[in-house]
Amino acid sequence: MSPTQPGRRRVTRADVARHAGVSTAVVSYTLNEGAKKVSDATRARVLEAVRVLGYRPNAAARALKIGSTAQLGLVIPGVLNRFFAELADHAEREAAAHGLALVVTSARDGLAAALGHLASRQVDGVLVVGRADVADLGGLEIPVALLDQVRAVNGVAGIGADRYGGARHAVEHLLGHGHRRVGFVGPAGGSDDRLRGWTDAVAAAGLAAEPLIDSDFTRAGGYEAGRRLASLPDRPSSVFVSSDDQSIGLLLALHEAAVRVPGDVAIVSFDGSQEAAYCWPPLTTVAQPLAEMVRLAVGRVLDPSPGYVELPTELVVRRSCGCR
Amino acid sequence: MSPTQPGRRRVTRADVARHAGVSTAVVSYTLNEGAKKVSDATRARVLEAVRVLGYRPNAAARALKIGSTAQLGLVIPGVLNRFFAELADHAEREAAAHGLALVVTSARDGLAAALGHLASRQVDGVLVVGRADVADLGGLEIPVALLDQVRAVNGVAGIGADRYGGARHAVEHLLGHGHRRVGFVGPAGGSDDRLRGWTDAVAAAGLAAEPLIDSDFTRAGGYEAGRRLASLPDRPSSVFVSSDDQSIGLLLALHEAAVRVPGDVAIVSFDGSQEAAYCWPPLTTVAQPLAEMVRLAVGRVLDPSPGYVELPTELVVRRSCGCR
DNA sequence: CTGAAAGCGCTTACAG
DNA sequence: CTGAAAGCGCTTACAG
Repeated sequence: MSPTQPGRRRVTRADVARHAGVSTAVVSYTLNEGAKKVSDATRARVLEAVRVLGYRPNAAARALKIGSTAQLGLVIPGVLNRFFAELADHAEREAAAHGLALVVTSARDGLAAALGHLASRQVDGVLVVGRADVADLGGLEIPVALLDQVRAVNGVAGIGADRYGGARHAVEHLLGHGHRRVGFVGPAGGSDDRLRGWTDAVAAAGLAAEPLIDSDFTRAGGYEAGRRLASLPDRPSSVFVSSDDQSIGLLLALHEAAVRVPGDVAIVSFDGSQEAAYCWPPLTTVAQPLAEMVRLAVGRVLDPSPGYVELPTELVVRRSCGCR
Repeated sequence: MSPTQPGRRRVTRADVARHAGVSTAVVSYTLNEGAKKVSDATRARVLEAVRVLGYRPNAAARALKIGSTAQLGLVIPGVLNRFFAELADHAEREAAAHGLALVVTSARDGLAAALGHLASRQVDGVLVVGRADVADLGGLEIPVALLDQVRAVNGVAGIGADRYGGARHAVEHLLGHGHRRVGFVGPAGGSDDRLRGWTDAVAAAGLAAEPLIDSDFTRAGGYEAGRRLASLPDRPSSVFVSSDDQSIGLLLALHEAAVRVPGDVAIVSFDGSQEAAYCWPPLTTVAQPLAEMVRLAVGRVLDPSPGYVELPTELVVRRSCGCR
């Protein structure tokens, strides 16, 4: 016995109709229940035929007819970043809860290309994670929601977390521990709200905003930043790191250099990924409300409405800041 | 200016044909280049019309006609498990390299349901990750490849890593460090090849196969196992852990209990996820050839052929075993 | 409550 | 090299 039988002719609605002795319309009516009344006896015959024949509707035909594929697109920089992986997981769950399948596309070849592919595939909407250029969003006939976005984009729905407030809170927490120097690890260029939050919080305490250790959002970037931090002649007693992935790299470098956390350097991170709980020491981190963000974004896409929504973050206290 | 314009009528092939002053067939011919000759002048007119109109082919219509969606399905227990996330990432890349989109489905509601959905959606094939019941594979008309599978399944393509050999190698490495007691952390029930590899390797050295610390494949499971390990009155000097996620949980518990790794307990893990490199201490781990496994599986699905292929593993040496 | 028929947007023999 | 036309498998007014 061979479990799969490629090459076998697909059974169609016509086969079911023939087997049940009804018209193909009735098969549709009983399968898409609600639209039309079907007598119980007829319904039973149809369902039996479906079962016996192992009939499975052709989604492409349905999509062509009704113009909806019951698919949600997700454009993501990559699933290897812990934060994005968790986001993808939530997206898959949320999509499934709405009866939608998730088509995952990397933005490797550019956002415009990814969106073009998804639009071709008639997805009912797409969630875009990460930086998005408005230009790439033009000319699409499907609703888009920008997730993990930092601010309003004209005419497009956007959902983001309060990075500025979260960063300020993180720095203030470190300040509350008595630290008089709080460094920043993260992208130095650009206008990241976390960088701004750090700058403002430090300034409000009458302190200098330094050192600023440049790093991209990867673990490898965090590792390099950690090496630089460890070898600083006048190492700060604490740092705010702008993502958990960076923190994980940073921790490795610090361990290798025998710099103690939080003893020598206290850390507060940003993202609130599950990974943060399993580091050593476990990371105190600013948690973004991921599930809620995804829920809102899917809602915006299914029931299109533009505008930017910013959700509050929450500081999750663990060992890396020195609280325990 | 509004970047997205939902509600705008989709432009179809007919619009392009009209704009270019050709028949719809010619539009197809120039877009699906190769099938038929189209004069350069005509082609240019068509392409210009496509550009001007912003035409995007309807994938559902194409799929209905030719019976292929250029989509690959991936059934995965979840993307939160690091190993699965990396596998999904590879799958997305490999699919893209073949011009295919990846439809990700969780096996949350059962494998049969997931496969049914994917079959309905006319995916060209599906990669199934994790344990698969042959019964669930029956009656499918699309090619399936089982990834991360442990042995041949009748009539279905399967790709796996040599877990037995990898586990033996791991244990032998620990034995080579002089350990006379090598414990096992992982699922105790069932017939996991890693458990067998551990048992045989330890027996071959004339030692007792103990302790066996039961744990599921999650980080939480590893954490619990770590707590039990830490509190063992006669703690072994080393353990082989059957997955990286478990090892990460185990490390946390050991750190909390101030048990030193590798000093008090040396560890060799299994999977070779990128995460293993960023733990503290970095994990010596048996690496599965993920990229190769995915490449093979996609190949099997695109050019169906049953049979089981087992790939060799490789021991990646880092600090947790005591080598450094 | 049920059926005949049009049409969704493509591709592809077939004819010219 | 180009076009008219059938047909993929559905859904859904429309008529009965």
